[in-house]
Amino acid sequence: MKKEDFDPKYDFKKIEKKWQKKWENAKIFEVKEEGKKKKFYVLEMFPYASGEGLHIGHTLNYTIGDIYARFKRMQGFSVLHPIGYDSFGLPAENAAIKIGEHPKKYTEKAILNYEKQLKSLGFSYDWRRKLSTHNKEYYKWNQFFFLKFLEKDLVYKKHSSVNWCPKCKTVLANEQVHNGKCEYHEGTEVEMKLLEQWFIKTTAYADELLDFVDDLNWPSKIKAMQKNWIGKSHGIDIDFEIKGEKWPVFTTRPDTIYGVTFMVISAQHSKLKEIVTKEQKKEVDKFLKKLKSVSEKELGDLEKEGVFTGSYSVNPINGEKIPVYAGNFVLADYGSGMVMAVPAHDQRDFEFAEKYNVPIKVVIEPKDFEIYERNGKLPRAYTGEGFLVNSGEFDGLESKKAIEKITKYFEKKKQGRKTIQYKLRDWLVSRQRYWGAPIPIVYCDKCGIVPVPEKDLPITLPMNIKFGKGNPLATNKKFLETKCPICKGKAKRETDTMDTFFDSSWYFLRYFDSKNNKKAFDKKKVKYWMPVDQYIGGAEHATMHLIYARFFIKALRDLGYVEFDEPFPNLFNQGMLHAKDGRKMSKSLGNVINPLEFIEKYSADSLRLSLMSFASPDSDTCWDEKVIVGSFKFLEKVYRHFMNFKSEKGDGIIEHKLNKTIKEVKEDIEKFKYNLAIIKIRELFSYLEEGVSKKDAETFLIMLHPFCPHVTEELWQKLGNKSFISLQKWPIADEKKINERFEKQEQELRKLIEDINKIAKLLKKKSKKDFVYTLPNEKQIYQKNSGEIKKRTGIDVEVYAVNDKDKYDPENKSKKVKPGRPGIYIE
RNA sequence: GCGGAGAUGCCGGAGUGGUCAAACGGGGCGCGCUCAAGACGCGUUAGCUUAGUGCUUACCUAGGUUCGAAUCCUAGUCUCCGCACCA
Repeated sequence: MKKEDFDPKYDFKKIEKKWQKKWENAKIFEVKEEGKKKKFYVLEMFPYASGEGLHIGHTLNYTIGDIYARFKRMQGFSVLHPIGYDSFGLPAENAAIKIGEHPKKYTEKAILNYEKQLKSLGFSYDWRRKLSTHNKEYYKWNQFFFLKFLEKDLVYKKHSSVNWCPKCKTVLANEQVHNGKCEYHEGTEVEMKLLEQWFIKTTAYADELLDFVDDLNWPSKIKAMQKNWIGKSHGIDIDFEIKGEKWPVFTTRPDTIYGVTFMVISAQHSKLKEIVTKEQKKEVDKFLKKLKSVSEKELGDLEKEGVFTGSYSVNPINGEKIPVYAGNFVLADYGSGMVMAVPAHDQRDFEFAEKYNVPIKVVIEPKDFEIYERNGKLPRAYTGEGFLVNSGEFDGLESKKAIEKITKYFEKKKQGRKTIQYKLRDWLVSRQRYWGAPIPIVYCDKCGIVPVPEKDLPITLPMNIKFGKGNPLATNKKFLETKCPICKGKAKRETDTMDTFFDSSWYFLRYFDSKNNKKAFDKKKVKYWMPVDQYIGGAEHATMHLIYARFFIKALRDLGYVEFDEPFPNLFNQGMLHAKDGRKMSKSLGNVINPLEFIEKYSADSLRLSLMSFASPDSDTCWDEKVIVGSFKFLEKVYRHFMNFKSEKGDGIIEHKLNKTIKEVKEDIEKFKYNLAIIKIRELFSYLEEGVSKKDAETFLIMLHPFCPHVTEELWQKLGNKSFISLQKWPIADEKKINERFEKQEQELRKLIEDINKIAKLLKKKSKKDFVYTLPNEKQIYQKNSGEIKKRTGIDVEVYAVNDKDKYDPENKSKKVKPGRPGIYIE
């Protein structure tokens, strides 16, 4: 056997490559289902395969996960820690349009790049299980599940509006719309267009999705966001009559019904045309044409605009005739897409009424203050509670009470129904794009909408396509033209592809079986590994991905594919790492940090350690190169120490410190307080430097290992170990050896040194020697530490007990002695 | 607009009723090592005061609860984040 050469210099490049290779060759991170060990599934949200490569946010995310995975593995769990790529999506398509590169090529290049980068960080993945969602072996199962959902009545088609660029002749994502203009054609206003699109009935599970939130061990802010997203509210549907037809309108404030002075129907409402009168058609069309994209983000600063439809409605409570407007601030998908507007008591309605000179009628007045200005005008809507006025028989009622009474009134007259409304909308999965999983549907003139039979899956994306004129699938004859599975006649394929959130809603199940071409996954394996024991990712997924995935699992459960309710019972959110200037890192600001650069310069271990040292992993922080320099210096110091390591016998303080650290580090890691764990490990090291046994030194390395896996493997081997430190047992604290007395002594010593330094400074002359007078039972401790005292004060020291007869004490300072606080005399 | 999070010393950040002038890291300053610099080691880093003491002012602002508040409550200011076709 060849003896290993150990470089006295910390040559991290060599070390890191060496261990990455050894881990790979020994397959130590590959796991399978087995009975002996308890399983533990650590999962980080998989990356979107962008051409930009791994950024620092990914690095942070995956480092947090890897530390946890390594920690759990050392605790004796069978840890599944997989990685894959979310590889369908818009950016690949943009690249195709901008630089003419095929999305597949672009994506696969990106994946190769990611893989190299991930490996250079030393993550302990089971690489055999990797997956990419753009592979047909993967998206075949997307199509399969889509069909299953269709069978279960969880899929339907409906008209919905999209952003349309008349120059591109294509649908634009919200992101591609800038100030209402197309990102490719600056002078072109984006229009709204109604298209028939595929929806998934996520609302069928609204209640369950909401109820289960409480049981999840998730950050409370994410739970709050989910609850708000689902947005259950109690209210009433009130029937308003327009053109002889009943229009139910949802409101949570029936108490303001007498204050309704107009109605607003969403400009995107599919039945808007039915309301518009001949006289107003031109006006309405003009308005619709200039309507901009309506993402809810912009809804806030959107100028509220509308146009009279020509129709009137009747207020069912008092028979008043009220005008109906079409407006840009009403959501078509929420409630019935129409609102009763009460300008006196809703700010949006108020702004609209002021702008279009619609009357404002106050029907709620608070008891203890005046809502009007001196001139009798209402400065803004009053949205609080109060007492009803101008409300007929309900006058004087308190608003809460009035809600009850008026609801009852309508129910009795059969003009209204108590309802529960969710903000959660059904999931629009249609995308008019190429780079996604084709929706497995065929349109036949005779048979109508026909699902593709399972045996014909996957419907593969054609590779030979042209970009530039709308969705390339729609212009690709080979793809488009097909036979009807039923009548075998001519038919056309659906050209919409699936939202990439469909891909990411079940990828965590595919890892168990990523090569299985008979099934999406093996039910037994799912049963073994699921649920994910620890999910880790950014808060940007608080709602969408995490709602869709939760929905997906519930739907799969009811289809009999899985047997659990929630995929991610435990979730951790990492914070955002901002650039040094405190702003978000972005290419356009030029403040992006490339992790590879720092791996090159300071090592992957230093980068990992520094990322965890900035702050608690869940808080937002700013990047600063100084931190990684500090981490690097620490590792250098550790490396040097172990290169010259000699085993020595440790004392009680070391035992105490070691066991206390073991105990606290475990707790800190479990709570993801990695920053605190690192502080304690670093502190422990300063004790080790004074000499410890080999075993204690090894324990230190084991605790440092999850953070800095490469250098700890190297030093572990240097100490003469043949096995991997990656597979060592996590130490267990011996609580009996933890003795807080040592901690107190430590503090007292520090205080003494501080005092000596303080006095020495006050003396304003060079001190020659100091004399320390202690209680008799403390003398030994201070005597033992006299070397330390000298080192840290720079002055020779002599320790006496107060009762020593021959002590030198010219100023009688020994009378100042207190327990834990010796007297001091300096000359 | 709706919803969420946060504000701590020169900086980054721990701390969430007393043990707090507040961990740890960075920076500054001083000292040691050295021919010298870097590296390294040690000390120090709110103010006044004092041979190691005592006092004052301090954890966004203003009130409040309490014997006691960085920590709990109320109001306000500011910052950041999410909002459904980016993923």
